[in-house]
Amino acid sequence: MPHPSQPGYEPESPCHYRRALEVVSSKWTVLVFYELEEGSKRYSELKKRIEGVTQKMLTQTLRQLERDGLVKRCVYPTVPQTVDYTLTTLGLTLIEPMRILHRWTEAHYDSVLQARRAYDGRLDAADGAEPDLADAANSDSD
Amino acid sequence: MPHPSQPGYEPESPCHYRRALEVVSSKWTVLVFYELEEGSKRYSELKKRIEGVTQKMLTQTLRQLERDGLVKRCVYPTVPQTVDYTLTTLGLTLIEPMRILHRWTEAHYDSVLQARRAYDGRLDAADGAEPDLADAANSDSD
DNA sequence: CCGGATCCCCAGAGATACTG
DNA sequence: CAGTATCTCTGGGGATCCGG
Repeated sequence: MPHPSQPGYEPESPCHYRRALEVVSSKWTVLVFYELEEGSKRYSELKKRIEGVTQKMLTQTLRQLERDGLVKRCVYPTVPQTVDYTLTTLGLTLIEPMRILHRWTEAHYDSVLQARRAYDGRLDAADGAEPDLADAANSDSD
Repeated sequence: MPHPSQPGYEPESPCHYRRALEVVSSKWTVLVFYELEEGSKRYSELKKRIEGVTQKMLTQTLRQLERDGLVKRCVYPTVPQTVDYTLTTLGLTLIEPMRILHRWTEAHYDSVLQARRAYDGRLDAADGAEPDLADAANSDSD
């Protein structure tokens, strides 16, 4: 539990939860998880498969996951050094929650995009000209 | 890549999922959700209950949630303006996934903290045990 | 009461070069 | 191969003032 000595801390406050969200919410963490879900991967393999990640970010992400006990790092003293990464048992427990969030995405992300278009459209309309009443059939499902 | 309009993002890549994560992962979004889960709240009420949030951040967060169709904003033309916010039906569908992540937190966050201490401890030990290098023991903890 | 507009600052992400 | 080190620079977030 978070320290009650913290100022502004409320027992009900989800700041604890928010910090946990940071574990999964960072940009590359999710992508790394997706790769490691399939099994151990080497650093170069991850680098190759995760489009657009820099060494710095990949290393940083992996270090954080290692520190959090979600990923295990193994170094093999081969001639050109070899390192591979694996999800720990703790890391595996996060897969299901992530899947659920993923499923939410697939089920509702279209609605989010649609809501955005509607919202932006409303803004544009209001911006361009301000009629007393919008005559457009507003498909506001809520 | 974070931005939708940015070139070089693939529709099939989990970046789609990542973008969806952004919907919930931002610092204040979760806290707003926690408040609205209990029912409609007014702006000032949210501001008062969410410790440490600035007007800018609160407004920004609410705007984004509104744009994403997760929150409904209602303005009442009372003498001092009154505005309140409510979760939409779409917003309500997100509660369950968030709860599951929350539950993961409660079940495993101790393990994460423990892993961190172990990791940091190992680093300190490795630092101290290396006499050839700097023996200045800088005990910097989390 | 609600929130837009503005200035400022610094953590963090990218790029590049170097090392064990 | 698998990182570390350093530099730069952007933009997210805080603070403050102002407007509806």
